[in-house]
Amino acid sequence: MEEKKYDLLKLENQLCFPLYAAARKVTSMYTPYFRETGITYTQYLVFMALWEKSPLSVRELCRILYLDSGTLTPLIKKLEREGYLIKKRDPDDERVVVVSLTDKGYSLRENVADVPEKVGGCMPLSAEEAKTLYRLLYKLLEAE
Amino acid sequence: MEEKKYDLLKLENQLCFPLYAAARKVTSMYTPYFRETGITYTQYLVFMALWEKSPLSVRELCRILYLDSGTLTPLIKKLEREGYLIKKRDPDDERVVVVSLTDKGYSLRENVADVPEKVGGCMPLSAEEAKTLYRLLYKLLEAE
DNA sequence: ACAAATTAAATTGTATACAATATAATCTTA
DNA sequence: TAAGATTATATTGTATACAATTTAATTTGT
Repeated sequence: MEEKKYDLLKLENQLCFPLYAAARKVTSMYTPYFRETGITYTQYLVFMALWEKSPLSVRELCRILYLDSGTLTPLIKKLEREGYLIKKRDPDDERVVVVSLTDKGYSLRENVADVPEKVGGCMPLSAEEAKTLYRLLYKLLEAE
Repeated sequence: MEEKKYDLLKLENQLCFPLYAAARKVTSMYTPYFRETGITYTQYLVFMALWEKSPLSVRELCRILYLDSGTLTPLIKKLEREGYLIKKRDPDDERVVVVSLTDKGYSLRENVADVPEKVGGCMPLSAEEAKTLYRLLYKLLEAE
């Protein structure tokens, strides 16, 4: 009986651990495909958000990617230095910084267009399982 | 037709993104409960592995937690400085470093024994859904 | 209108992650 | 058995993450 006192503290009984480990594993599956472009996974997320909706404020990027300004501010600064995007203050609200892709930023999309398919091909889940996983993750993510 | 060229590059069409974001969200749900003990989520994982199986070599810890020595070596060094564990070379193979919990390391378990239940209670998934998610994550994790 | 509250970014400090490399010990094999 | 390959950690360098705080701009309440 007393044996069960710490059962929930076993790695195998926790949901958070495979979630954390699987996320890192899948992220790392992208890395080799980014080699030639030189971008990272997090930068790739920022580009995906901007390819769809540039321009975006830093705040909107934070909300979309579930990241905070402490993470995105330096990342955006680096991408600006590298010429992928530009930052501008919103004239209507000087607190807001608006991020827009440059031509170089847009053209990067061509180089990674086939990456999702390549990585998806390595994913050891059926289409049905992937769909279920997707649904459960968003349920987790959008709660509260 | 041409519209679909970049469809897979949309955040909403990717499995990796909600995986990455949900993992960070769930991890952050633990943080408030670690406040009083001063440990972090990654340190908590190391403790969970050791509470179950101390002593463990660094290599075994890396394998169990899916982390590399670049992450664990400094983390273990810090926990040793703080008195939670000790490191010793294996006399039979001087390459191997064996990590053992101290009394202080073991006693920490009492302080966090109720954390999994508390966090689990905030999880917006049914028992059935959690089970499905768990299974799919391990399928991802253990592939190859 | 104007002080207080709120908001958007940026900054600071700490803690991961991991690729790549280095180092030392052990194993392999010709 | 001795050189070469392999293995276990450690180190270096770069890039996140995020809590907490700061700064500047805007909004709110009276």
